[in-house]
Amino acid sequence: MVRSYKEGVIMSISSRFSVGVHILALIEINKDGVSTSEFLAGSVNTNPAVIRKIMGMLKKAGLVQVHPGIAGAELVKDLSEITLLDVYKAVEVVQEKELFSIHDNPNPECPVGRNIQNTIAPLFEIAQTAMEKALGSVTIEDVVKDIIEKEKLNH
Amino acid sequence: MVRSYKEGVIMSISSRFSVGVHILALIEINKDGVSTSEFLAGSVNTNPAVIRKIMGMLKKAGLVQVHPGIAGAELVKDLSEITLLDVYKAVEVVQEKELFSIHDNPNPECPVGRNIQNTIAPLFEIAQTAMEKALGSVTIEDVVKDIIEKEKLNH
DNA sequence: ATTACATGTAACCATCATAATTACAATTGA
DNA sequence: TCAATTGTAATTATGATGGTTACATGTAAT
Repeated sequence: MVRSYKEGVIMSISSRFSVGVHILALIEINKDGVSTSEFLAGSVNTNPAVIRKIMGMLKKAGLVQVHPGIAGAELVKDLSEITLLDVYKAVEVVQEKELFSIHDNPNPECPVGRNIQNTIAPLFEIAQTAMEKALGSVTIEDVVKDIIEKEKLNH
Repeated sequence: MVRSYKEGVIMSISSRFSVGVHILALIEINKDGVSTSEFLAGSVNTNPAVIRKIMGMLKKAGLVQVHPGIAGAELVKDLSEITLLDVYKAVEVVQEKELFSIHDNPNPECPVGRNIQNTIAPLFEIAQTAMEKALGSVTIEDVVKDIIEKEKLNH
């Protein structure tokens, strides 16, 4: 069978991350209402089970409070104390030191083969850390404020 | 049927990148010899066709010279003028502005849903750029020197 | 206690990126 | 012409992702 799919589509970091940010921002903006998984799913446009799974990760990371049987989720920390990095770590979209994969089993008989992994790993780690540092400098408060700002602009 | 696979293994950037760096470093270190796809494959420990494919990308990016029918590859630029970022771009492991994926079709009826993409995109872009900038500050020369250094240490 | 409704979680699936592999056409030099 | 090599397409196995269904568990209200 012929499998057709878009050319040049390349792996990127799971949308679980952007959904996590969406969820937190929405819980805040809907703080006077009840943020059930169904409500959140309606905004994200996905299945409530997907939301509950991500919510479980945010809960485990201490970012939200949710209770079995009780409708709704609440933020645990202050908005200004939750960075994008916190969410990124919470939803486990990238493993520690493993944003980049390095080919395994290079030839130990070759000077390059037997050193390439140890040479490259710290360089990749520096790059990954630079990215994560950038995520650490933005808070959910920034995100919420920007959303409110954009809402105002469209009257 | 039960499918068993390792828990918690998460997508990361294709090893085409690390293989590309490996190839360039090896062409340099083997500059007095002939770097055929088979030779390179032997060091990377993969199939020559995989090497030829990556080589095609490095060639397209103007980093190496290869000719059909003629054995061997050569570097086009000076070692110190090829950065990891050049290789990363050449092998197309991440698309422009798309290191992170953002969930699509959020609900336009919701204030968060209709703004989240535009709010998040530039933040993700800043993080991606920070990572790429770090890659831009390391050259293949640095990599080769480090490999030689490591070789000396193990006398 | 029963009922209604939520959350927590497991199982399963369709989609499709990755890298390996095979095969072969095209190109070159001897 | 022949042998070797590159270029490239087709095929495959593996497994990550996100959607979906199903249901057990937990809570509150009547």
